[in-house]
Parts: sequence; structure tokens; C-alpha cells
Amino acid sequence: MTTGPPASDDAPRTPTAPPRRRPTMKDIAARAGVSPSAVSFALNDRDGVSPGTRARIREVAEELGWQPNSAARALSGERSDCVGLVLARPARTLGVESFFLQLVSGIQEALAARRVALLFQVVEDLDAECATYRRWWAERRVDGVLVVDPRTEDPRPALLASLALPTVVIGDTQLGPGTVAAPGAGATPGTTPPQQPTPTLSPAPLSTIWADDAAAMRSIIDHLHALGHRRIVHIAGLPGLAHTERRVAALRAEAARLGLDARDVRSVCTDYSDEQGAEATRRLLATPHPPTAIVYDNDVMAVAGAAVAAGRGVPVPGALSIVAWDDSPLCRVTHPRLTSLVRDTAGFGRLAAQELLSLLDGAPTRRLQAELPHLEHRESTTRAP
Amino acid sequence: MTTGPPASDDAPRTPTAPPRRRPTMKDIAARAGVSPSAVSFALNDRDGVSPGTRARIREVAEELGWQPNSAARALSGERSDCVGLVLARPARTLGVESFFLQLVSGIQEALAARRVALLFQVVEDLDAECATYRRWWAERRVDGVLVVDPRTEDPRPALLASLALPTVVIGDTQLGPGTVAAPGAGATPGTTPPQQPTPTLSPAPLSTIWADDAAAMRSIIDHLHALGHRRIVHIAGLPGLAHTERRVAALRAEAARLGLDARDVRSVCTDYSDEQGAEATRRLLATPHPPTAIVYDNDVMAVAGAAVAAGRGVPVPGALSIVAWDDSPLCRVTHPRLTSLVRDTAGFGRLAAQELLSLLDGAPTRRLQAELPHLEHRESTTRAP
DNA sequence: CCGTTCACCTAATGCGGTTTAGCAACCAAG
DNA sequence: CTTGGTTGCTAAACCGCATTAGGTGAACGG
Repeated sequence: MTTGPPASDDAPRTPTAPPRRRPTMKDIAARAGVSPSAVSFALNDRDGVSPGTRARIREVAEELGWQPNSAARALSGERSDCVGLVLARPARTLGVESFFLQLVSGIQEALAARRVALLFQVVEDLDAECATYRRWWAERRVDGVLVVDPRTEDPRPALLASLALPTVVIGDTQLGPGTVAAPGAGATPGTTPPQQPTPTLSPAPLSTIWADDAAAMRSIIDHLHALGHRRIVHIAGLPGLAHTERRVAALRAEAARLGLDARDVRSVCTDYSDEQGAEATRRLLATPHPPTAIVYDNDVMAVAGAAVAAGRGVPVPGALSIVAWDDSPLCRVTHPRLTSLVRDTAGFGRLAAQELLSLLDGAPTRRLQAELPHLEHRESTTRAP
Repeated sequence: MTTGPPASDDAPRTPTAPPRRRPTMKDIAARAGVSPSAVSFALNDRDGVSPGTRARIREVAEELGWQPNSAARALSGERSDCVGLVLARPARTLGVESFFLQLVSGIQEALAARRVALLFQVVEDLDAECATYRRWWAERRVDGVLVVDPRTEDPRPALLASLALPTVVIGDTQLGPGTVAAPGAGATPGTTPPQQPTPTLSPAPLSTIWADDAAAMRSIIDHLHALGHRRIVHIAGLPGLAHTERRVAALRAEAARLGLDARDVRSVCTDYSDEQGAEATRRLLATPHPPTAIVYDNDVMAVAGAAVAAGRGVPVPGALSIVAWDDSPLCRVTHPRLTSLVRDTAGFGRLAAQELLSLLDGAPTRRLQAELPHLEHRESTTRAP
């Protein structure tokens, strides 16, 4: 025995209790009368074991309730069966959005099926997020990571590539409509143009799950335009985020297409907090020609905005139509209930996690498009006054 | 073989890039001209190394950017530097409450300081939660766990005790005021042999962080009572949860103390969802003698209830006062803003995580009381009509 | 002056798996 | 009856770290 002190931390100390030592493959081997290697082969579906022996080993393993020691696996197998997710949001905006827990819930569904665990970390900012990746990499904690809130100038893909951590970006770092075939993903080596020195030569696979924000924005604007709205403001989220920029660009493009004035149809950026959503709404309603419709980039700001309107005596939807990007129970508890863009967030997470598992299996990188969201018409939108 | 191609997953494939193999202690040893054991001693602050050598080794480790391989540590050191948190909530009620992300955020603060990671899992129900603990135990994934949403009849403490997993229960399984010293910690009902020599010999340490729900409920009821309210309904959460039962009991006791009729002051259980919160409110307002004040067990139901009142033309707080248990931005975006019970949820999580770390260090189990919450008076409560 | 202690370091072992090399038995072919 | 190739298994090395048992030289005490 290597443990000098008689009782190590979680060894069974009570002699009365049944020995609760976790069974190892050696135990199985002894019980089945074979060598540990045979057990390893049998349980990992590798050949070199006869069907009969395999069955017997499986039986004993079952009987003993054996489960692989993840640390030992990680040490020799070079994989930890663990993926990471870092959420970098200032504490202030934490915990109000329904988005993340839904996303995580979907992610887990996909991971659980493969016995892969999720390492989760909440940090304050992007620097801390990068530090977390470095630490996870150095400690071999994770096999890959899921990246959320991609930005227009995002250091993370390059960092993760240099760390050789398989990655799935949830959302898209690209501004364009996303029809380009896997530009940053390092699709096939050899054809890399020399202009981009390192990023194309990515040592780590990186896939992207993208949502067609432009199409979604079009559907919202078309809906409002059809209702006669001509002054529409988009209260956006954090300006650095790629999807914010995409939505802003999409709004501008759509306004141009419809021949609407850029002063009447525009975006205002916020930090996603209820305070800034309310403040922006207050400012807009105080202008001489207030918008007749406001599109909010999340549910919390939409609810906050609706409250501001109510507080100022601006009837919704009579004088102001409201659309929330992202549905949640919040949008249904207000009065009137908010028209909102419904996305299958859990499904989004599931898709991302499945893609990461594929990458870990060696599948080629991809750009996957998430299901198109749809606009759920409720009472907060109506004809322009 | 897990990977078809000969190159292993994270071996440096690009000759141009610097060899990105993670440095090991052996590398440090070679570079510092000592044996690997000396490196281990030096980096773990064990004696047996001279100050000079120790400094040199530290320097080299720093220079190489060495970080311990968590798998190897876990394998030999018997600790994974990882703790687990399982959230068992039906998907429907997920992601609306602000509570969990705040809690997790606080937990991480405490864990990050000690380089302990958090394994996070969202599951559907209690059975799945228990299965997760078993799996984590079998796979040696975690050194300990944080348990949330304790119930009155809770199988988890016994399970975790039998698995010898150090545990901190966030909230309290007890119904009473909580002065009893950790009674349910080591009791394993089924396996207790008749001799039973030492009941204090608990197989796994279990600490509890408890919040004084009774005092909190008293402060709310006293506030409402002082405002003249005599018909007060408490729209509670899930009936199985210990804190729900505590609040219900506290309400009953307080009503008795104030000499209020149990038909006028009572609790109604829900599942925390906005739907049930709204439905309960609707039913209450339709009775011949509707309550003049409602206390909601979470923010989402409170907002939903306020919306129902608004929809039915019941002025808040004119005809109905509303109190939300747990503050969040939600309570500030409604109109009027909701009076709510403010707790330091992140602090709660921090405390729990610190306690778990203490347990892992071998500290004795404790019952810690969380900071008392306070009632934030806003516009949703006023004198009874 | 020699045995003992002590400080400092090295060698070796084990954690629980995976993986490669090797070995015995069996079968078909020569 | 030997040869060569499978088949089915075992032995052994290894992953990166912690730990324990040795082993060396210097200081020390008698």
C-alpha cells in the first residue's frame, strides 16, 4: 500500500461498512479469470477477445458496477471526456436572460448521451475567459470548448487554434450572410492562399453554428413595415458582438431596400441590461418624432421598455409596437404580451454540442446553420398609429 | 486506437509552429538538472529541497509555463480538483429565474481562487440527479458536490454519504429553526449494523448553509400587517422543497401569532412557473374576498401575477399589494416596481463553495447561516384598501 | 576518528487505465 | 510432420504526477 497514513480522504474508514472502494479493471480481471488487458479490450470493443470471454467480462463489469476512472482515461487516452463552456458577462447582466440556461440544457442533452461532462465557468470579461482556456489547456481539463458570444474582432478562435483545442463557435464571427464555405475553419490544407499567415493554418478544428440574423431581422422589419410602421428603432445589445453587428447591418440594408430614411430606422446599442434598455426607450420616447415600433435585442430589455412606455402613458401597442428578440416566459407575463422572435435555444445548444462531439471524433469542420426562428405574433404589435 | 491518423491529437503537427507539447515535470527536471521527484517536492511546498534549488525549479517551471496535469494529479493524488453541481428542474421552469446563474457566479468566485473547477449538469428530475452523482462518483470526476433545492424527504444526503462524497447542502433539509447539530449527515439507514459503535463516524462530511426563511417570512408578513393587510396569500413554489415547507410553516405560525384567520392567510403551492403563478393569481382574484396582498416565492411568478392583476383591472398597489421573494431586474422593470426580498445570492454561493473547500481540506462539518435578507420597499406595496 | 544524525537529493513504485509487443495454441497448407 | 498465419490471450511499458524508500555527503557528538 502506498498510502502511509491509514485512512486516505475517501477510502472506507468504517470497517463495518461494506468496502466501498470503486472497482477497477483489475478487480474485473481477477473475477473473470483473465488479464487486465483482456478486460480493457473487451470493454472497449476492440478485437482480440473471443465473444464468450467478452460477454463474461461484460457481465462481471456490470455486476461490479464498474465505471472507467476518468482521470486514468484522461492520463493515458489523452482525452478527458470533458468539454468547457465559459460565460463572460459582467455580473450585472447575469441571470436575467433566459438564453443561457436553455442553451446549457440543450448542450447537456447531447453530451450526456456520450458521457461527456461539461466544465462551466462564469467570468467577468474576455481576458478572464481567455485565461480560463489557457488554464484548461495546460491542465488538460477539456477536450474541446464551446464558445459563445462571438465578436467581430475575436481573439478566441486564434487562441484556441494555437492551443489546439477543438472548438465550436455558437453564433458566428462573420459579418456576412454566411454563405462562404468555411473560411476560417481550415477546411483543406494546401490550398491556403499566402495572404493570411497563420489563421488559415489552424491546428485545431473549429466549427461554427450560425443563425441567419439577417433573415430574422428582415422578417421582423417586414412585419412592422406591413403594419405601416415607418419609424422603427432597434435597441441592440453589446456593440462588439458579431450578431449585434449583423443585426444592425441587416436593419440598415432592409431599411434601404424599403426606401426608409436612415434617421427613422436605426439601431442603438446597449449592454443588454434592463437599465440601458429602459434608458434608451426613455430617450427615444422623448424625441419630437418618437418611433412607432421598437425592436429589442433581448427579452429583458423589451420588458423594461414596455414598462417605460406604460409609465409614460404611451399605450402599447396603440402608440408603440414592441418586438422582443428571443422569447421567454417574460414576454408572456407582460401586459400586453410581447410579440417575439422564437428560437429553439435548447436545440441550438444541442446542435453545437453534437458538432463538438463530431469534431472530437475527427470529423471535418463545418458551418452549420441553425433552424430559422419565427416571429410569434402577440398583442404588442399592431398597425402604426 | 482512438485516432485513425498516426499523429496523436495534440502533438505538434505544424513544423512551423513552436512545439506546443505541454511541459511536464520531467522537462523541468531536465532543465533544472535535478530529478523529477525534486521538482515535485519543490512545487508542492514540501521540504526536502534546499531553498536555492526550490527557487531555481520554480523559475524553470514558470519559464516553461508548466501547469499540473489535472488527470495525473487526480490519478495519484486521489483528488480531481473538481466539484459538481446538478440542477434538477424540469426544462419548463429553467432559465427564467435569476437565482441560479447568480449562485453559480458566486460559487465560481470561491472555486477559482483555489483552481478548482465546476462540473455542471442540468437534468430533468431527482432520479437523474442521483444517477449523475453515482456516475461522477464512479468515474472519480468530482471531489465533492453542492446540492441545491433540498427537500423534506431528500434521498440525496444519504446517497452522497454512502458514496463518501463531501457535500454542502445549499439551503436546509430541516424544517425547524435549524439549531440541531447536523443530524442527518451520517445516517445511512439501510446499512447500519446492530452494533453501531460510533454514530459520529460519518462516511462523508456534509455541511449545510441555511437561510432563515422563517425570519424572512416574518419580516414580510409584519410589513404587510403593519400596512393593514389582513388577507394575505403566499404563492409558494414546489411543495416538496424544504424551503417551501419552511416558508409555509412560518406563514402559518406568524398568522397564528397575529391572530389572523387561517382562511385569510395561507399558502398555495405551484411549480415556480409563470403559468402557475398567473393561474393561481387569477383564481385568487376571482374569489369573493380576494387577498389584499400576495407574496410570491420567486420573481417570475410575481411579475406574472402583477400582469394578471393589470389585465383584470386590479390596481397595484391600490387594490393589491405584491411582494416578490428574490429580487432581480425583473422586479424593477414592472410598473409599478415590485417590493422584493433581496438576498445576496452570489454571496450565498460563495459561502457554500468556501465551505465545500474547507470540507475537502478536512475541516469539520458545520451549519452555516447565510446573511439575513432584507425587504426592499418599492411601489407594489402600500396600505390595505 | 568513527558512528550517527541530518539535510538534500535520487530511484522506484503506484494510481487505473490504454496500447504495443510477445507468446501459446490452433488450423490450414506444403 | 513441419511451416506459416490466425486467433486469443498475457506481459509490460507508458501517461504525469505523488509518495516512499534509499543513498550520499557533510556536520556533529562522543
